[in-house]
Amino acid sequence: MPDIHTLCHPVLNIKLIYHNYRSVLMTIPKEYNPQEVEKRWQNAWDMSMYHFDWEDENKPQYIIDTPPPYPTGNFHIGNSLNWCYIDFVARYKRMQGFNVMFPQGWDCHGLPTEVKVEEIHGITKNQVPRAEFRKLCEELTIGNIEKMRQTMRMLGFSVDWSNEFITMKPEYFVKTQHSFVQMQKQGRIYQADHPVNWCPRCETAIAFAEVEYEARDTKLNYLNFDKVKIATTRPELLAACVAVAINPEDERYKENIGENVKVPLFEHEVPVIADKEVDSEFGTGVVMICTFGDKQDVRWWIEHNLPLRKAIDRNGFMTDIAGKYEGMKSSECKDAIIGDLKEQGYLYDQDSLDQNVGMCWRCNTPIEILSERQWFVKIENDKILETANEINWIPDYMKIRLENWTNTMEWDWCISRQRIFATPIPVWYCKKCGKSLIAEEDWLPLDPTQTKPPIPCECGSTDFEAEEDVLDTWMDSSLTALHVTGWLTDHEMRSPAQLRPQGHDIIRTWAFYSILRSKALQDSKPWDSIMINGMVLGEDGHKMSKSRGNIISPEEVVDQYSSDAFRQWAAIGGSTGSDVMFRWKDVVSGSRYFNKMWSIFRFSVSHLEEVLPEIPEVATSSLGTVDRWLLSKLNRLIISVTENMDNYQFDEACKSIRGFAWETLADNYIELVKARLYGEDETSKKAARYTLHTTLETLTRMLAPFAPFFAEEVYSHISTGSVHQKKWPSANREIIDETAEKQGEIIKDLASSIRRYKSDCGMALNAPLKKIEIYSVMDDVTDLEGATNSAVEVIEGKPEFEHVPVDVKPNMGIIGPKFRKQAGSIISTLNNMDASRVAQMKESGSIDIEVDGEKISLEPESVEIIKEVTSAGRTVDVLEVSDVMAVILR
RNA sequence: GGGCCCGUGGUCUAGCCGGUCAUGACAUCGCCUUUACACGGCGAGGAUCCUGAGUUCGAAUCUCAGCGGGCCCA
Repeated sequence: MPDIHTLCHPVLNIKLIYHNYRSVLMTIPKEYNPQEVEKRWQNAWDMSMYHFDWEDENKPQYIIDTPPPYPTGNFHIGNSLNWCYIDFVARYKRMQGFNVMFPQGWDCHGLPTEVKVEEIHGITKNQVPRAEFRKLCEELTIGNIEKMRQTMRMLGFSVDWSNEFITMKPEYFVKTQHSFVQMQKQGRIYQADHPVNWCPRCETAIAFAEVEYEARDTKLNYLNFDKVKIATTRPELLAACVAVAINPEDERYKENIGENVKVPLFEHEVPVIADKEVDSEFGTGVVMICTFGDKQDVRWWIEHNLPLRKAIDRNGFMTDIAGKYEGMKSSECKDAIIGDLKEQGYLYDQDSLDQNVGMCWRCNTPIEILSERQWFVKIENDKILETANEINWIPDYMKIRLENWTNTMEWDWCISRQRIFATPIPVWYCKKCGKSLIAEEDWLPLDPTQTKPPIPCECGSTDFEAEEDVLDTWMDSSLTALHVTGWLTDHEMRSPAQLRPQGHDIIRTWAFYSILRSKALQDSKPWDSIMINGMVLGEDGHKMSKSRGNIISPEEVVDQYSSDAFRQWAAIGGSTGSDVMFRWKDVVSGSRYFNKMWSIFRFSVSHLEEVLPEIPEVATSSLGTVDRWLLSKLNRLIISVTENMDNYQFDEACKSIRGFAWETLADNYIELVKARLYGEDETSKKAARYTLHTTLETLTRMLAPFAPFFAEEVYSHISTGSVHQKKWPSANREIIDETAEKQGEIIKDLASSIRRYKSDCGMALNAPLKKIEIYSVMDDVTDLEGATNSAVEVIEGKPEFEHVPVDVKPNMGIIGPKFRKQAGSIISTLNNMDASRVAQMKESGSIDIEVDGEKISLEPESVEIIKEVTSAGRTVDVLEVSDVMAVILR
């Protein structure tokens, strides 16, 4: 690759042709052209500068456990917000001297891709061999990944592509299989018959995390059993009824406890049991327990050791125990049973009822709870909570979400899925004795449906049946923290990672499972910190969704404005963790800021051209007051922005950089020093140039994490090398100079009030005044003279004008705590007094007043006297800026 | 039904470990083409700080209740 800095250094080339500053103004375009600049740097950058160095032992590591998005082919605005945050951190940490890894992963496995493949090829997964179906999924995924990579490059993310991982590839899923085998050996993974959430459409078990709830209007059916009346929303499960329950406190049914009742239509007998969880107020106070209508049924089923009656099969059809309803869909069965119940007089009433129905997150089909033989991961709540406490949560309140979720976990994590495109479970079953054979780690990776085990079963048989179930995708993605820190590689293990960035919507899944797995496999926390980003809301204040039609793609924002402007929105749109609304006006103001900054840069370079890229140091002693004022404020800015970045407050950081550049630098400093820059005095000109260059260079470096393209473009004109390989500015506390700040502030305020004065008088802004008298101690008024285009005389002492006290402003900070209950009356007394009398007493050292018949002495600091100045008859105007008087002679 | 976050000029937002002029941006209005920028500069107007009660000398800020919005879940 050619050296981009010789290619892209217009200033050096220009110098050969032009010799005055105007040349720069003519060569550097007046308007910043992000479309051209961003494309140019995208092509020019050598991305290897972002690679993590596994060999480096000196620099502290900063490994980011980047979320692996699902390769839908569409890197949406929510991803983009998340990645902007990551990129701000990654670039900042690199500049701070960390060995940063910003890897990129892809969480490929799962149902959506299978569904898409079926749709594209017009097939169902069972119509083609497993291996072929998997191949089709892989092909679709690879194409989608490439589309998403394009968007990521466009947005300027400093991804370390040398550490990319793709979970469907054997080199990744082999780790999932290792983790399965290891945790199985530890006893943390087991196989059991247990009720699971089941999607009859997808024909697979799903985890609680994959269940979504939707409000539905259903009917509560009142039924006559032979001895009791019950109310149920699931009459189609009558065949699966295993008991009826009542509250032991319920007087109405006390005598029924322990009896058997007959289930209508099916005629089997079930016991009447007592359980205090039964709500006597609901329905008839008697509830039918089925296997399984809902989660509560499962709890009762376990607690009361009830039998299992499966009425619904894996496809959602009624089983043989449903008698004449066998083979019906559960919804058809419901209608049929209700009809029969009515006909035979069992159904005596119906109410409508709002009910939340569990749905499959993917296909929106109501889920069933079925008892099936599945693989489970044991959940150890205490360990997870303990580990969560070792992690720094940003913002801290997001930890509560994990705690709440963890504390409500009742079942273990069901990890087996009856699908194809996922990590195979490396297990076979002996056809002869039925024993299961778990793969040894050194056989991995493997797909048991494609390979036979290399050893026979303990019983001697070599006739095996493969486990066809596959693993939950979260089994892959919950390993990313281990993967990126070097688990099962030749590199030394570098866990924990430093940062996990992710959205708050997947705290209960990705964060939860990752902590569980890290703890189980490495006995450590996965990361030092977790940074939670909010969701992106549309301009209407609602979450972006297709149905609302409020979706904005990153591409359309970049097309209309720029990547850097888009990133400004991400930085400034809201504080880390809070949901942020997408707002075009944020993008617009971001893009205006680059124009302003560009103009600042263009102006500066026009004065710096002769000396760039090397700027000679200037001794502090030869700097003017205003120079020292600016540099002092610049160093304060460095301190606050650094602090903001360390606290992941990107909005604060970005806002203060913007504010400094726009107000302090452009509106104030540049306006004040123009006279020097255009003037003849070489010393003071040098000082202004030095200050200007230092400030511009520093601002550019601080802007680099936020606006990588813009910063690089500016930096290429004012220095050498890539700004992204420079150090983050460090503050020099010696430059922070309170005296210079105060004086500079006065000069700035005087200049602007004189500007306002001229404007009020209808004068041109550059019109000279006869003289400006400043009553204060001030050693350097060069810039004030320059900015006002008038002679300035500094006079010690007070002007011969009268200050007339007009108002008394009590200082509550002093009076309040000291006088407590009396404070109120003191204030009203002071306010009713003559201001000049109070002023007199303040001068004399003690303010003696009478409040409610009591004499009270106030310290002089207790009040502030508001004065007005009269010009005592002279034909002059007086301006006052924070205790400094300026007299203007026209 | 539970948890979390939030309710501040027309819109969005800062402040919210209490102190009497509530920050800024966008929008609105007025003035200004001064050799970086009119995608700019200077200035102006505009707020029951959701409602009610409480704590306090004093509340946007703390407490409680209510109303409203958002998100995550059952």
